[in-house]
Amino acid sequence: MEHVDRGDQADRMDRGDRVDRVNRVVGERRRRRPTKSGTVLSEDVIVDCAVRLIGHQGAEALTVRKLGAALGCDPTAIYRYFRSTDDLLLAIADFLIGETLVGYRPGPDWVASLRELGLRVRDGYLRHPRVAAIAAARVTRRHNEFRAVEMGVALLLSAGFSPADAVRYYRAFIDTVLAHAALEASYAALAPEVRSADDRSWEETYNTLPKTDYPAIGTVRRHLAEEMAGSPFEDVLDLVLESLARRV
Amino acid sequence: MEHVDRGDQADRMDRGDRVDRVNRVVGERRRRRPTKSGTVLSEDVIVDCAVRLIGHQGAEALTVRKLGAALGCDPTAIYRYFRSTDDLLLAIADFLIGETLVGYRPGPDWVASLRELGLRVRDGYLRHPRVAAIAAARVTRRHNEFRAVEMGVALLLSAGFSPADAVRYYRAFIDTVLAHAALEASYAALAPEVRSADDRSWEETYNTLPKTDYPAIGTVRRHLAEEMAGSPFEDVLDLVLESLARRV
DNA sequence: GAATTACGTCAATGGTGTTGACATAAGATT
DNA sequence: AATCTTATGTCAACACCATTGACGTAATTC
Repeated sequence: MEHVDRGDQADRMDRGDRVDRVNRVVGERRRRRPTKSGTVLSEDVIVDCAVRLIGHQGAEALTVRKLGAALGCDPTAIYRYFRSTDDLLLAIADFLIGETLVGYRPGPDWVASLRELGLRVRDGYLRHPRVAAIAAARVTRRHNEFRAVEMGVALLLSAGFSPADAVRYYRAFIDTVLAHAALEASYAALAPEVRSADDRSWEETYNTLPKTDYPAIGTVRRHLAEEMAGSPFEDVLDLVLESLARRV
Repeated sequence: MEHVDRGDQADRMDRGDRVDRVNRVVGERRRRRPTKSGTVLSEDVIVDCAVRLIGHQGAEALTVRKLGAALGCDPTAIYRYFRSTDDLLLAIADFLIGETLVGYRPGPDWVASLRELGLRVRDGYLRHPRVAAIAAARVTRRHNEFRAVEMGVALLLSAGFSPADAVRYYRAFIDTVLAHAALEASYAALAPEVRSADDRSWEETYNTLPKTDYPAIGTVRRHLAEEMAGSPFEDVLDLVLESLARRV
């Protein structure tokens, strides 16, 4: 499961004005002194390695020491590229956004376009559930996030919303997508045996609840396992978009 | 970085038959040897103190050392009552869930009732964001959640939905509430300086983006800070409930 | 070829959760 | 009342963690 090509690669080529953590222009070549073990560091290499590390070992494996070991460099070398681990986390989150946007182009139908954007973000998050669990709530202030905001707001403006409403409803939309994606991701990130135990408990525990104490649950009992097993994501997406379409 | 393993909460029990980490019934009196500073420890005392500590000093204050200092005991004394800090967090989460539903009674208006349920869950989570950020990740399928499911499904049934739809839309509703609450909570659980930096970014970073590259962002620029700063929770709640009311 | 400096390395600081040994007082047993 | 058990508070220690500052050294520049 390698994601060799980064989602933002195409975008990063065409601009010479990207600025790194110390406001130095990155367009110029950096001194790439090889580490003791021979690897050559860069922001991309570090982010890629971090994503793979998290995907393989879990979110708690994202420490400068372990990352340094995985990179084959001294842990503190990472601080030459990222101010702090939080800064690194934002870069990882932006990487994730970039990956979900690869190949996405909004169409003329703004509802359908937003719907696809939502589904894409969710798919991207589920592809890296453990990364998503820790990155979903952050504002990355990075290029790929700018792109996503730009596209979303443009769609709502094209729908006819006022600038104020376009921002407001973009926020409502994107937070809903991110929140559900994060919830699903954190669930997917659980250990398999825990997850299946949770699934079974919906069938088992809820089916054994006394009907006298829980009459409503008793009434819908037959549908619980079926409806609770899947994901409500698409339902929610449609519910929100449906209301938005009526409010325009 | 936080360790987020342990899916087993089988040891969390309801009041009567609560069992501690060495499977001893708590109902009987324990040896309550006073600490050096005179305070007498118990699970409840520790949980109460931890909740107050989080509320007063912020999210990062919940460390065994600080909690020990607040309790007036050696930090490691806490391990006599809780296997780990994660175990302690689950105990706090249990306390929190109970708190959320206290005094809630569904009324005749099912939309208004669901709305209040949603707001209550969110308020409860935001009151203790760090706990919520962890608790919402793993859905706790226990007594208080049964109560919430029963009330929610009953409301949707009373609205006229079929049993299958009542379950389906309850899931969509409650997941939306939980997901947004968790998102807000994990954001609120960030370090204060990180959070305010995220907030400022909407004014600062996004306002300086070139209008040629980001025309839509340029158009809505004046509204960004205002609309992105607050929470979209109530908007989303209303959007979802609005669609539900139309589908009944 | 010399000068500059970016960046990889190392050592050190002060935080964290957690464990095991130990002492002692609370409660049980007599 | 005396004795025994053992629960539990304390202490020291361990293994981590993020982050900082000093220091060479090699890569780029001039």
